[in-house]
Amino acid sequence: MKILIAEDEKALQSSIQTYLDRDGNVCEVASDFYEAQQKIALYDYDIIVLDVNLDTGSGLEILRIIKKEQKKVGVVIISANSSLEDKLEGLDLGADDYITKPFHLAELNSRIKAVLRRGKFGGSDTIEFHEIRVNTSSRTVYVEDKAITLTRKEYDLLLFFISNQGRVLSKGIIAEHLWGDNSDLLDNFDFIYVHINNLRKKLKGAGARYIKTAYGSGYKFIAE
Amino acid sequence: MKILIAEDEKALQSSIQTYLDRDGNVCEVASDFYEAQQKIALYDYDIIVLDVNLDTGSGLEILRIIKKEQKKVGVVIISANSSLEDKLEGLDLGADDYITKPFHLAELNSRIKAVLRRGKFGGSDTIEFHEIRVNTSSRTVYVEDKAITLTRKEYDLLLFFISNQGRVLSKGIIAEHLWGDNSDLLDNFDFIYVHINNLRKKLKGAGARYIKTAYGSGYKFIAE
DNA sequence: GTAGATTCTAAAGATAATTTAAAGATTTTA
DNA sequence: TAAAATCTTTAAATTATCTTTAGAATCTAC
Repeated sequence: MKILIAEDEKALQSSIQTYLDRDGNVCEVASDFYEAQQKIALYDYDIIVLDVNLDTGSGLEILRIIKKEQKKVGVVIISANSSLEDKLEGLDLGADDYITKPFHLAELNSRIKAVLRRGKFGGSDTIEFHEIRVNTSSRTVYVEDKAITLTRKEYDLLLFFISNQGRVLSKGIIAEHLWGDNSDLLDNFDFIYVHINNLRKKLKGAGARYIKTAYGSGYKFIAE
Repeated sequence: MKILIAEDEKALQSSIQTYLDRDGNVCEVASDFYEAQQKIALYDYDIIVLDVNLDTGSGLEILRIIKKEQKKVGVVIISANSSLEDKLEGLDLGADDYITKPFHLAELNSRIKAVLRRGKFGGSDTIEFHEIRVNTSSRTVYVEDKAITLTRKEYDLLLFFISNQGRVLSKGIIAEHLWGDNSDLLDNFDFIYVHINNLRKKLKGAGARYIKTAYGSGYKFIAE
């Protein structure tokens, strides 16, 4: 997921970024009002983590801009102030969730995930990528509206690809996400080739079209 | 990227090295305080992975040396101790991130990547040099907004050039960064000519414009 | 506990990248 | 200016990485 972190406190900014990056997101940061405004105008984000106490301008002002421009983006507000009015004002203006300093990064992360589930996929549990559609609650996958049957590894791999689209994923990173713990100990990741091959076959044309080989560095899931 | 692993536990040392190597980095190792100190004095690294519990001397001492000598290098500390004071002391002394044993290698790797991005290129995953644009997460390179395909060596070489722009880079230095340790065993660096040539061709006009030959001493990446 | 599905291993074949080699061009040195 | 050193360029040899298949090992559901 592509996330903008609008936060002026450098230490917090970088620890949020580190945490969210590690979770497979693509983060950018903005340290002040103008930078945030600019980046929002230029790029599309899935989520904006917005500190409403940005020093050079009100974070709430950014929220107004987003909503005025009809941007379809989830907004999670960070505030130092836990007063109820603040909270209501933020949510009223269209924020999707609200978190008060200090907080655990894991909590911020799970709220982001919840916002994404609720908002991005229209409250539904469907993820789409061109002709591929995934229903996350029933774990069914459709290619051009025809259901295909994926094994657990193939399904996990597909979701990992879709949620990291555009990024080159090394075999090590893939192994870490799909096999966890003991993947460190593995001395070869050759079996990933087999899963890639199987997933490509099951996705038919879409597999070849979207799962690109980055020779020597990994795989990339991308359209075109 | 060129990475020094200062870790005395042999098993961990070698698994870190294997993992980071496989991810396309060039790693060297130091097993004790003196070896680390020596290598840091002699070579330039992009990242030092530093175990603060090195047996023959405090790892934090090395951190002090690095900072005293103004070395521009990212430091990721490994510690067996997760106490807050330890962590703060490390970060206070100038470490860029901190990780507690035991950890997943992929996690260490993504922290290293985050440190590199934050430090060198201001947090963004896009590096620009005139009409050349590199997206480090998708590993794509654009020349005048048209994507070009680079092999791993060409990509590494380009990034090495961009991050050392203006400096004359000898073939020895280039070899050391792209081929690592055993590069000093090589008796000729002629293959670098080939990679330079290939990269220049793929960068089209920009290649000729920016990769300047410094006859007898190396190459320099610069826009006149 | 067994049958069937899934995952992993192994290996051959295909493809792509890297290095070697060598001929020709350019720059420096004497 | 001629010789020596260094660099450019191309093609071929070598090596690395990826694809694909088949079957063995493992897991799962009944």
